[in-house]
Amino acid sequence: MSRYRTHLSSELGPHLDGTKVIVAGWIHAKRDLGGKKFLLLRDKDGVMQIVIDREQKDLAEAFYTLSLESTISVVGRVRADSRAPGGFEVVPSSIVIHSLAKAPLPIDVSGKVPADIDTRFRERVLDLRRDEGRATFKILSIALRAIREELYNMGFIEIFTPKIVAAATEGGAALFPVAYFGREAYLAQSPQLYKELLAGAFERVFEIAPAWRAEESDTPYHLSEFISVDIEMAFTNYEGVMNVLERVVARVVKDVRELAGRELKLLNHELQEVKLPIKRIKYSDAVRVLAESGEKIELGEDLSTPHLKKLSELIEEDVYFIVDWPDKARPFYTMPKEDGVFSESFDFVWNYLEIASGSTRVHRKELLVKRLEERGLNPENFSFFLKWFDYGMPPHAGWGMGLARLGVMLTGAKNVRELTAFPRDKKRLVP
RNA sequence: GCCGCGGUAGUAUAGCCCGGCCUAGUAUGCGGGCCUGUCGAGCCCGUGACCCGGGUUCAAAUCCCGGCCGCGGCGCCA
Repeated sequence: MSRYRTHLSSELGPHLDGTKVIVAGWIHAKRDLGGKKFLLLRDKDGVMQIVIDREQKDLAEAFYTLSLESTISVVGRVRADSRAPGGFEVVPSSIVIHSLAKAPLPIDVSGKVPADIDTRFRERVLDLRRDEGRATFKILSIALRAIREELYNMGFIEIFTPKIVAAATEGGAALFPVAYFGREAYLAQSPQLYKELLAGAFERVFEIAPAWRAEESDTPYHLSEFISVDIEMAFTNYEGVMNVLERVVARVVKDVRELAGRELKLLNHELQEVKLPIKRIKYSDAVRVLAESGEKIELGEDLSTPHLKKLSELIEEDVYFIVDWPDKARPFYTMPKEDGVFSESFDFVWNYLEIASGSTRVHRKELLVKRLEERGLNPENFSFFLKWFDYGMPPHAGWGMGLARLGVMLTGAKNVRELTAFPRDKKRLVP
């Protein structure tokens, strides 16, 4: 056929009564009442009803042939009818079958029968056709667009850093090795060092790209491959980039609330408006508040998930920054405070989930070398990075944000995998 | 990696504690039938399952041991 469709379901309505249309999609449901047969045809925007009368022998035959999730195009006319969902239906003159789906389906797409998360990811493409899947990824896409627009508005440009790297950028997290023409190479765990170098050329840069970590982490909030939203900004400090972050987050939430009300309702998620400025709580105050509430915690310790859960209850905030982390707990490129104990750093937290973290970066070479050595790292391995600090590196700061984690905040999902089409973790390499 | 819970038709579940009445129930899907307005359509008939191995017992889906797999919590992870 020369044309698969003339209209999407969202473009149809009773007002098009009598109009000849071609619609296309998946068989969402079939209802056979004998004399009347109803096909529910689903496309990216919704579901529309096709009515077949007993007298239409060819169409009735097609009706019986079609299995759930088969793809078809329907040539027909719109008919306004108050009995039909949405007040209209399509009366077909012909049905073209593009692809017949095998039956029974491995999972129920229509949403009547639930499936375990493991089953759902095994059958991910069918799973994504469900209302929840389409709603989730629509929201995530709105978020991505909002992030980009807001950053562009603030004068950032979008850049790309290499994903095959020679050395661990920061020590710590484990890396996936790559066979690289006989040399030792790895998948990048973070764009950190390269985005700093690019801020040294363009001042304001951002990147939205995958990063890889070969960690043992087995939680609903960790993946081996994840999308990281990173910015780096020259001539500012961590306060400056926190302001950028909260503006981005507020804009994302605003857009999602405005453009995806239907999807939020479907996901049964109440996304609260983000009011600026977002609360900043010092790490040392957070520890003190927790200790006073009876939590076992000492200054210098990282905050665990249970700690963060407790903290958000205690301070009665859904979203907040924890600022001025102990310097020891932060990577070499983080700027220490003058006291030498704390650092110009922050985490952005939603409830108990760390969504982003950032800091002022060290822009003086001597200090970087010293900090590498203090952490037992060899500065020579970082010469590709350090070299440029001899040629006018501006003071700068930046942050990195887990896109799927932001998505958890936006959708209320219980697992970052829900925000990942084909998640990669310790157990999953396919699909 | 540790702790907890679990593994029953394509999918989701009941049954397990207290072994026999399980010829393993239900929903959905699938096959067939009835019905001219369904909208989670309805009604009737049919179809299809106890993770693997060992043990206890007259008898194991059910109890015990081992393994594999999954989920949750924690850990690890700037």
